Amino acid sequence: MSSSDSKKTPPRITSTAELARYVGLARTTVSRVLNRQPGLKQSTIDRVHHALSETGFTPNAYATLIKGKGTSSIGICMENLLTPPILLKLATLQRQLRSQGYTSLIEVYGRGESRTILRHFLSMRVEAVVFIGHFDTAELETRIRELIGHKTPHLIIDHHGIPLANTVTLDRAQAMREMMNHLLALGHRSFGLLGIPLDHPSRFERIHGIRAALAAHGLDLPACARSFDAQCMRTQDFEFGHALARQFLELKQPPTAYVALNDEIAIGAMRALQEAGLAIPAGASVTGFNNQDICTMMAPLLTTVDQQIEPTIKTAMQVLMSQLRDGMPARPILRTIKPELVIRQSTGRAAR
Amino acid sequence: MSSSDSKKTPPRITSTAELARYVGLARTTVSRVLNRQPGLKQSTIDRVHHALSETGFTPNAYATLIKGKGTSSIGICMENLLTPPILLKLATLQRQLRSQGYTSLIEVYGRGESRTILRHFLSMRVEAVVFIGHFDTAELETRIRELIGHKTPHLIIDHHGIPLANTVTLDRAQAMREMMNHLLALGHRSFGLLGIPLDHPSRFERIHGIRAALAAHGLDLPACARSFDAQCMRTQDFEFGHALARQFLELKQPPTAYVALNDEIAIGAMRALQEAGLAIPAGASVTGFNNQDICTMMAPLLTTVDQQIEPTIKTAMQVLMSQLRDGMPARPILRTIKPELVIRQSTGRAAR
DNA sequence: ACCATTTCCGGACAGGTGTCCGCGTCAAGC
DNA sequence: GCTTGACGCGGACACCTGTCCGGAAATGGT
Repeated sequence: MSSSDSKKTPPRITSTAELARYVGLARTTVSRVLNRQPGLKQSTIDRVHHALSETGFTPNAYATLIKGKGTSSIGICMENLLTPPILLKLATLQRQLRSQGYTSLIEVYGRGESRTILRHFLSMRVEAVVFIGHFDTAELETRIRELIGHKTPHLIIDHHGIPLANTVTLDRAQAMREMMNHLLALGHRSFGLLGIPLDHPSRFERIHGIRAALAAHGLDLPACARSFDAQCMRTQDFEFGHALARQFLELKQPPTAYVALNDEIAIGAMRALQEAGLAIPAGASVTGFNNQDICTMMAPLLTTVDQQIEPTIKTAMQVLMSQLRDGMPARPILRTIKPELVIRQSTGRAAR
Repeated sequence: MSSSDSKKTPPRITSTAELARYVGLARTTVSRVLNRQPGLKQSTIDRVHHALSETGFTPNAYATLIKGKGTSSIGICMENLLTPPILLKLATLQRQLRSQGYTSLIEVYGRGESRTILRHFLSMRVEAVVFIGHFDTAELETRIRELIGHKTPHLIIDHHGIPLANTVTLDRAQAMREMMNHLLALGHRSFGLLGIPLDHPSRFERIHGIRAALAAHGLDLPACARSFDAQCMRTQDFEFGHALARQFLELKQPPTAYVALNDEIAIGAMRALQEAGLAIPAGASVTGFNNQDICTMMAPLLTTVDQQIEPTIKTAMQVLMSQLRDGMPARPILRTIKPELVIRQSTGRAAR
């Protein structure tokens, strides 16, 4: 009826050449329309756009991106997709990257798979690689070396302890120092650590902060703090915290304050204490970590540490963008984020 | 010293041609090594592999995938990355896809962005597109039509109500029926709906199940169930549930049972009720939805509905793989997953 | 030294897109 | 009818890899 000749289903177009044939133009002309080059009649432009929406054709991204330069994609390697804080980081980072015109390639780390994942990223010619979470240090360091060799920008969020890597991480030592100072000020002198082993390398920072705070009060870590965790069984944190607290309650002199690795463990412990007839915080204090939503769903509301995810991702973006703009920095960038202590109802004066 | 001439940093290799020049072989020979073709001396293979690990070169994936056939990638469009159940689905789906040799392209939906996202997927020549979550029905239906036009397989997980789309979804009506039967058997006759408006299209299924269960007992929905939600303010579900419950408590005859849209809302409501001096379940019953980990962190443990995520993703994979194998089905596939009622401690006999 | 076999070279093409450039074509103005 | 633009055509090259194939080279055996 109108300019289009028939209502038959439009043909399946798989290349600009076919599209050009379909609209009766040269392939180069179509290409010029798609790339918004000047010097084209408006009617021609409209003709191509019409055919474009009619057939739903999309230029093959692979052909464009062969050149390697300018894939505008960032590889993101995640420790897992299970805990709320790590996911919040992913979601906000992904959103901000997209607002800057970057596409995210997301891969989830499985033990020993980092090599495969990195190769995949590199074969996709990503412009930078971001690691979010905690990984095996040796393995991650190898990957970082490879990236540096490739002159591909990188960034690690959370994992700390690789000197040559660009890192944005929460100052966990500072967080524990503040938390311990808070508890010490309330009169606590004996502590139960939940999910924080005294000697595990991955918890080094936290222990360091705890030890520093105690030392400032003339106290000794092994003398007044105790940890039961032989290993980190992280399948179900809530059950884990519950079991650990019960273990502490069997002691003749249970601690008056419990410091947990994260909010779930703290909540599990809180429940175990309450089941044993202890009121919180009158009978015992409990602290969490992460400031997840559940903290405000508990009775009593949980005292915890806020990870400051917004500022974290904001500086992460800064570090990333500066690398993409100016190339790799002369020295590794290390940005530590200041945590924020959130005091609620689960901590109070030590009994007696 | 040995075969390698110096310890200088290896050059930056960006193509197989450069690599071939670097090791002193022909480009085709290198290509044959990379693709494991027969008829090559072992020493040559080793030479290439050595240079490969030395320079860290990775063949450009885009050049390989130009041909269009066999990108082995699946586009996944997520409603959001914030709620635990939806993330569990993503994580397990991604894992299973990878075990089948597929790469996932993950994009997060923002209002009105589905068109951009789909075009990106198509330009990347994905072999199928999966939507996970709840979207705008009209917008999603348009996307599905486009995909069908492209003869690209698709699958929707969760969102229900698009007849022409392949869908795997929980039978939410059945879930609500079972839940209501459970509460009715306990003697409850007046219900407060939390986050489940009576007339909102996105909650149609749930309301349908509730109405059916009531009708089977000779009861009328508007007479014995009430919902306060003018709109779904889903920024903070816990606060939302808390506020809703308080609103109900101002009634002269508050309901004896509360049915929440999800676990967070239920927990928020539970807290409001407890703060008002009501014991649960003696004073009022509360039910959640999703069976998240937090359900077992509460006192009392929350009665809820399990989404059966494992079976959901399993059938999703079946539907996906059958499409990838045999092409698009003649008629749209609809698979409903049977929910599982999880009765815990937050529901009990109606007072009086 | 000769021959057969293994192994490698290098030219060629395909795949889809972006871009450059010379050359037609067509319409408008003089 | 001429010139002058404006606009579209289509050939050419580039990007990188996979693959085929004829021929050259090296290897091994006699």
